This record gives sequence, C-alpha cells and structure tokens, in this order.
Amino acid sequence: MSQQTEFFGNGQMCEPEVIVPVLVPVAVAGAYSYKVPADMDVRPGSIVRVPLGPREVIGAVWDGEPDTKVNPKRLKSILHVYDTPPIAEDLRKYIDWVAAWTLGAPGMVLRMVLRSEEALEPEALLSGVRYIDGMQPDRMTPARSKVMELVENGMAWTRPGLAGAAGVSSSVIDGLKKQGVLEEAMLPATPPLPDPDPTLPGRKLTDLQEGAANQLCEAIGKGFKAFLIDGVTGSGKTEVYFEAVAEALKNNEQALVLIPEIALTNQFLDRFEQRFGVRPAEWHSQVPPKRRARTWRGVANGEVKVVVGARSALFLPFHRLGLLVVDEEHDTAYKQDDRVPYNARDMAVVRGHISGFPVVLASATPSVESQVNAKLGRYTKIVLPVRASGAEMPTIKGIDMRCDGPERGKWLAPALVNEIQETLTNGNQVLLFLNRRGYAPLTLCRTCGHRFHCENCSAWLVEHRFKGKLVCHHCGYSQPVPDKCPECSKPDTLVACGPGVERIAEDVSALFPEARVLVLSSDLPGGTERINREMKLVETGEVDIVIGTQLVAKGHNFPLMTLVGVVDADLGLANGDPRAAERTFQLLAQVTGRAGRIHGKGRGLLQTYNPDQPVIKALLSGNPEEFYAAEIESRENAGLPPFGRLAALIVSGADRSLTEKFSKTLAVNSPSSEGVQILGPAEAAMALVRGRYRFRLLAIAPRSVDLQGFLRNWLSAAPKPTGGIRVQVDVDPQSFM
DNA sequence: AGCACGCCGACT
DNA sequence: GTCGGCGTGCTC
Repeated sequence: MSQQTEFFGNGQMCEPEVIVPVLVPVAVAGAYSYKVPADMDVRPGSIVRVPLGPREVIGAVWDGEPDTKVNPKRLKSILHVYDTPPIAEDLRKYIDWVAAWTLGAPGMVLRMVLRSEEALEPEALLSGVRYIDGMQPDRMTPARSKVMELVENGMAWTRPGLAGAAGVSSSVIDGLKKQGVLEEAMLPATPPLPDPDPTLPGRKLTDLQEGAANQLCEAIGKGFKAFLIDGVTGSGKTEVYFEAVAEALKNNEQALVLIPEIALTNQFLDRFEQRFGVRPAEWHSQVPPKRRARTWRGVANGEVKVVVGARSALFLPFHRLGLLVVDEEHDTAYKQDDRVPYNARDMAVVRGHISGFPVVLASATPSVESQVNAKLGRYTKIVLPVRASGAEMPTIKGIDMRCDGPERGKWLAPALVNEIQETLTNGNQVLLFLNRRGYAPLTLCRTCGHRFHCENCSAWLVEHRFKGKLVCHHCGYSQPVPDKCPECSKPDTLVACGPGVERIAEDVSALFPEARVLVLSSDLPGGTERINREMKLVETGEVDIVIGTQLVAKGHNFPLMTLVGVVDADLGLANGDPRAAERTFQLLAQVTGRAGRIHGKGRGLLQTYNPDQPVIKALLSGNPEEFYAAEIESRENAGLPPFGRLAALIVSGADRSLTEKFSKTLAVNSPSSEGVQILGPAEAAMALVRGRYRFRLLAIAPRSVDLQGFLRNWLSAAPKPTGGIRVQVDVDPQSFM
C-alpha cells in the first residue's frame, strides 16, 4: 500500500497526486499514465522503470497531458528514475515523428533509443589489484621484481593489464596477492577514448574537393540544410565530408556517419583514423554489450564526438549533434523491414530537420528520389564528376549478344574474351561480374521437360555444382542433385540452363588455363572472414581473374583491375520490381566504376540483349543524368505517383500462409485491370491503418482507382486475423516535413 | 488427466 | 514486445 492511500485512509489532507504520461515499449498508439511518488522528481524525457502487467519495463516520461480516460485506481507508480540525461526535446519530437511516419507505436520507436539497458546504469568498476604499502614478498624473483616496480607507486592495475605490462604471467600476480603484497582493488571505468583531432592535415584535396568541402563547412552550425554529394567512384567523397566532420568538431558539436554495411566498417575506421588520428566510436548490432553501453553513455553526455554506425545509430541520444552523413545513400541496407519499418536515409534528413543541423547524403549512384529532391531544390547538390587521383573514368562499351554473342553453351562473347586476353597480357586484373550464385539457375529434364522447383516457395532450384546440391535461393531449401529425373525416371537426362558464377569459372578456366581464377560469392565456404582474405589476395595482385556476384561491387579497392566484364547486363531488369531499373543502374555503375580506379584507362564491357534499354544506354553513354531523366519520365508515364508520394506500400505480418492467401484474394478481386492493388498518395496508408489486419502484400497501381474505398471494403469482408498492422511506406518523407 | 503448442488479448 | 489464459489435441 502506498503512502498516499494511507494519508487518505487517515482522512488527512494531501497533495494531489502527480500523474505523468510514460511511453512504454508496447505497440499501442500513445503513452500510458503513471503516478509519480511524492519524493520523485521527473520531467519530460526522464528515463524511468515502471511496472507493466506482470513485469517491469524501461520507458520515458513523455510530453503532453496524461490519459484521463483510464481509471485512476488502476494507475501504478513509477519505480525508479535512471541517473542518466533525460531524452532531449528534439529527440522526443523525432521519436513521435518517426512513429507517425512509420505508422508504428511511439513506444516501439523509443525502444530503439533505449536499446542498451546496460547503458542506464553507471559503468561497473573493473576488478584489479593494488600494492599494499610496505609489504614485501617472502622471496624476490625476477618476475616478481618486475611487477613490484610497476605497482610501487600505488596505482591500481587490472590483472591482465599488469601481467602484460610486466611481461609475466598472471599467476605471478596471483602469487603476490596470496602473500598479501597485492590487494584486491576496484578500478574506475575505462577512460574515454581520445578525441578525434580535426586540426590534423588530412589528405591533400583537389580544387574541386576543396570547393565541395567548403560548401559543407559553411553550413555547419547554421541550422538544417540537406546536401547530396553526387560523386563518381574515386572522386573522394569521403575526404570531402570528413572536412565537414572536422568543422563540426571545431564547432564543439558531435557528428554521426551512417554506413550501410557492417562489413565495410573496418575499412572506414582506418580511413577515419588516417584523417583524425583516432578511431571513432562504432555502433552496430555486432558491437559487444559493454562497449555499446559505453558508447551510448558517451554519446549522451557528449564525451563521444564521432560515431560511425549502421542505421540504428540514428536513434542514439546525442548530446549535441551537429552533422549527419549518410554514405552510399542509395543503399537498400538503410531500410529496416521488421519492427519499426523505416528508411534510415530519410529519417536522417528528418532528424537534421527537427534538430536543426546539416545532413549530407553521399553516393556515386544516388537514389532516384534524392535526385528528384535535389532537382526540386530541397537538397543542395554537389557534383564531383572526376576522380581525385586524376585517373580517367572507364570507357564503357556494349556487346550486342543478338549478333556478337558466343557460340551455344558458352557465355563470354569473343570481344570480351579478346579484351580479357589483352588485359592479362598487360599484367592487369579482370573482373567478370554476374549477379547469380551457383552453377545454373535452372535445371530441367531433356526428356520430359521437368523443371526443379522448390517445395516451399516454387522458385527454381539453383544448381551448386561445387556442393553437388540444388538450392532454393529464396528459402534456403536444398537437396542433392539426383542422377535421374524424378518425373520420368530417365537417367543422365538433366541439363543445366543458363549461367551462374560457377559456370562462368568453368568457361574461363577452359579459355585461360594459366590464369589464377577466383570465384567470389556470398556462399563461399568460410564466411565473411574468408571473403575478406580473398579480397586481400585480389588487392595484392595474386589473382588474375575474379568472377563475382554483387559482393564485389563495393568495399576493397583493386588497384590492378582495369577490365570489368558484365556477363549479363540485362539481369534483374525484368523482374517486376518497380525499382529494377534503378537497382541495375546502380549496381552496374558501381561495378564498372571499379575498372582503372587508381591508374585510369579502365574499360567496362556489358554483354546485353537490350542495348536500347535506357539503363544500358545511359551506362554506355557515360552520362548518368540520362538514366535519371529517363527513369523519372518512365515512372511518370507508368502512372506511378509523383516522387515524394507513395510508391509502394507493404503491410506485413508474421503469418506467412495468411499473407499469401490474402494477397491472392486481393489480386483476384482488385478493381485494377492488371490485377494489382492501387496505391494512391500517402493517405492510402491511413485507410489501411484503420483496419486491424495482419498480412503482407506489395501494392502498386495507377492512381485512377479508388484504393481507399476498395481496400476498406475488402478488408472488412476478409476474415479477421489477429495482431496489429504494420505498414511500410516506401515514400520520400520530405514532402511531409 | 496432464501437458505442449498456438492463438489472442491485455498491458496505464 | 511479452506475458498469462485458454482451447485443442495428443500421449502416458
């Protein structure tokens, strides 16, 4: 029984109870209400522990009035206020904005901010040892005297630290402790990392880079402004925005750099260290909990100056953030699909807008919506059209496979083979790019025409000859390659159709038996470590021909690589994805951009059946603007909503079978002639939210149909699955800011 | 009867 | 997101 009720019971006067809204990690629309104990002091943003049902959770006191509709007798009290800076007002606003935008619960967005529970408690002390003044061991040995020298001044050491510094094993320390020479001591938390030094000289910038850097630096400390750095591979975008980071540091502000993949962090940290003398703090899912907690605290109290991280770093409680950079802004890894679905690139711009600092998006192949935003004047575009090294961009040529293709059963056109030969003769490296793992994407029976499908998802099974398996690239199902057809039982009748990287390797080995060939794809046994090792080999020139999937499109630099051959430039262009053209353009531009990056004179060769396709044409002309213009026009012609509006909407849920069933019904009943759902402007999302349904479907359609009405009817007639609704809106939020 | 599992609603 | 309650269906 709480003190307050006792007061009431005694019939005494008492202060009115203070009730505050508290955001809890529950998928509900708003905050819950809690009582504040008389001796407790909270304000909006205070991070608190509260009872919730049978358990205790971490939440935050929120803005606004507490919910009055709830029975006051049911209100529980806040248990504890954490001794950590309250969530600042701008971050609270941001959390509410993201929740509203993603149609998610604000409490779930808050959860992303409070992801490190450990961070809320003060850092635990480390156990170690200290010299007890005046004590001596019974017998002095060389090892012991080394230790004694170090501890004599009374400083506390961790056991491994002391053993390492003295060059002895830790059993020496244990021995001294047993003898009462050393005593157990608690060490203060690990000292903070030294600050990055913005005054170090850094790499010499070209005039162009310097101009760009100045533009960014001028914006530091002057409120929100969004930039799009559109710079070709090798143009030195990183060096340019490093100057902006330096400027923010000089301005006594923090900086956050988002990168799309954890795999690229190490390289990035090295480059950062070269410029700033120390490594920045790292933030992603693989950072161990202790270090995570330390970084979280450091970010919150302002001790950590620069963070480099994955998309989740966007929700760190920065003390004074002054710059946000989104590197490789077009990368789809910025999209989170589960829980709160968001695109970190867009939410970065929103965060800058709300908190009032500049945001820099950088890419060699910007997303179409960022190009449009630049065109509309929302972003200031900075173009870096040439490489910082002075090396020329590769010349890109097409090979028309309809007339200049290879003989049947081969995959490399004679023109490409000649170029490979020439490149090898000159002692340079070749990259053959094919975004398809395995040996062959389809296996069929020559006799009865049977095709191997996946049992679960009906996709074709991809043959992996090296493993001797047929694998489904959708769900991971695999089976051994049978020796006879399962349909007609005839032996030796199965044929592989089409190429994967393994099959290209077979061709290459036949054509260039002397060459050192390496196949790089994500299914390489040995995982990421192995891939990194192999990449190093390529870097140092120990490989002549690399055959790779999209894995080779980014990351390591290959100084000797002068020829990039794209085995199937049309691949991915006709897969029904509304972003197929954009993705293909980005991928091929990135991968051909690897040719001659350091020394210039690189060449790219695209094998294609569609030389007139806008993507291919733009790549061949070397003018990306051509692609963007064509893509924007074609989307408009296709009746897709204008940019900044809803382009696709995904309602997602856990129940797969239900999802599929519903998508089918929806497709059949759709009022659109193509059997697709309609996506009008963003309000369609709102119509959906009013239902309480759970399934996943992708909806794209002309705007002429009444989607809202249709979906509302359809949803009310459909059987009622349980759970909440999640909506991913693949829209550019700039239009709503 | 006893319990494993999945579904569903409540949580201030 | 997480928990407890409860119904279904299977086993000792």
